[in-house]
Amino acid sequence: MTEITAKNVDSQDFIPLVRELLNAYHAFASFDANGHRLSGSDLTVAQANVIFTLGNTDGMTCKDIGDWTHITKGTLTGVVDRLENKHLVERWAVEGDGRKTIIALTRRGDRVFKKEFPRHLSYLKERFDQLGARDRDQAVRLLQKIQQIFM
Amino acid sequence: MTEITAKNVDSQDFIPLVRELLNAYHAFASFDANGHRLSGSDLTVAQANVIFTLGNTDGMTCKDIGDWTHITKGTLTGVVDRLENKHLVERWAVEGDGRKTIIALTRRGDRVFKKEFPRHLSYLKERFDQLGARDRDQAVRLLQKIQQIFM
DNA sequence: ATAAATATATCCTTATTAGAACTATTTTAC
DNA sequence: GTAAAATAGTTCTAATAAGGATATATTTAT
Repeated sequence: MTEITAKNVDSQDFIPLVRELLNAYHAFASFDANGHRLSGSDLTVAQANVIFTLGNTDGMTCKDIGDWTHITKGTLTGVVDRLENKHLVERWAVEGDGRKTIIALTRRGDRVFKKEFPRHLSYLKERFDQLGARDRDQAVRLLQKIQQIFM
Repeated sequence: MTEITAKNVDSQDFIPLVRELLNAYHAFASFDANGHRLSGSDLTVAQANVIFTLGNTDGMTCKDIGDWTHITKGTLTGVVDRLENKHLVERWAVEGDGRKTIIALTRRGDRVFKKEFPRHLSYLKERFDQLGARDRDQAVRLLQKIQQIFM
């Protein structure tokens, strides 16, 4: 069954897009992780992302951190645990809603943020500078479209 | 130091691109994983990717599987171990190069491939059909460019 | 007002995930 | 021709990662 016809071949034309999405993501993720690993910050990618997310805020709930960073709830508890052990974040109860917990940077966490965030940005910038503004904007638009089809 | 100037703000214009790349990837990855989870195939994403990679081949080395799937060697050993325990793949020595191992589908693995691969493709196709051919081709081109800047 | 449905976060289990050290083998340099 | 460098795969450790079950708290429906 399932004859190989021109129509069938055509119908699988999305496979190259899947491949390139995975290739681009992994290329970035690997470069991103290297930046953290070689920085001496002693932060994992997940930990750095949480620190960077909390920077310049008064704290966020686990839910909101998870939505922003794409870290699922089960994973986030552990990441926050380890950041708490390093005294980089604190947990606060939310008055008015006993279900929520606010995670916020400690003074020490803020110092790490203020040091690592600019450093990492300039580390990334060096590469993204190779991409023209037109391509960058087009890519943003298309990636948004791709995201949309899965919602 | 590091005054906030128009130039500085401009210099961080790649941040939206990073966000959309991560958003699009995670949207796809989550949808992809759901497809495997709900299929009853009892395959994890990593396991399915290895099965799909080995399908219609005479086997591949761990190195080549890893390069294609972006699974690092340390991880791949475990994934192949579990697929071997399920009798879906076999390990073969390579004559002529004692460093290499060939991983190949068993007959049972091939049956799983022939069932799950088309099913999963049509599962994905339903969503990718929402994307026009022009956008799809543009996205492929731009994602390739993004990959390039990290090489 | 109260039962049912939602929402939030932790805990648990299994499976990646990456990197580093290690072993074995092959290739390269000289 | 052999020492050094490179390659391939396994093992080890620590940290994600996702989903499901659980506990608590809040909101919704009636």
